[in-house]
Amino acid sequence: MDLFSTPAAPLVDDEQGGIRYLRDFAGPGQAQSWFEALRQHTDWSHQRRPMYDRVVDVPRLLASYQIDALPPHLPLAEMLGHVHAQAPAPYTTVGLNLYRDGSDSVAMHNDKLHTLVPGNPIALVSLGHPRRMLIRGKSGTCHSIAVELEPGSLLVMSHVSQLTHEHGIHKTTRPFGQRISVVFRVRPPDWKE
DNA sequence: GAAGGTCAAGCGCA
DNA sequence: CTGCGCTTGACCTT
Repeated sequence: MDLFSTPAAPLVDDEQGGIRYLRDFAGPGQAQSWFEALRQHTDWSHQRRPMYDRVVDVPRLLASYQIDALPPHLPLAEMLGHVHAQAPAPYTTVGLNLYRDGSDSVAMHNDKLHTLVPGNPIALVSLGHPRRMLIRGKSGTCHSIAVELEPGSLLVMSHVSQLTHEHGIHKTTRPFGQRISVVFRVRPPDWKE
């Protein structure tokens, strides 16, 4: 897969817009200032999971907010405005992930459909150090698509693409700086975080 | 309520 | 050196 293909061409196509990568969603200065603000002022939380006979840290830091209760000291409302211009939807929550270095990751997965309102996209803004995301179809030929998620880029994934494809960010032993992803979603009315 | 999927780290092997 | 596939278990979804 060509990593530098035209941003306008969907990586995956379907009747809801597929998966689109917009590299120049925000300028470098904008992306840098968002990154700094979020990294320093977000109330990051740490989760732990059982693994064999011990409990291990989930390999990334997490935070989430309701759109109607965004902390004023974070640039999330401004970011939401930009997202609305590119991928309009009645977003209700924003989730943040901080990948501290190359050993932070997410396993291949798809977003849980029952936590999303059908027909609405998921909008993922990347900040900080670029990381490579792998996208893989769940049926038939399992060829993977690699996307370099650059700072200031926006990845828009349709609702149905969560049915047909899974995505993840692999660990690497090579040195990597910090990356933050900011994910806007449309949750059902009764959604509890 | 039972069954099946998720998702984490480390090891062995190619 | 690098990347993969396999493993267990608590919790979640079907």
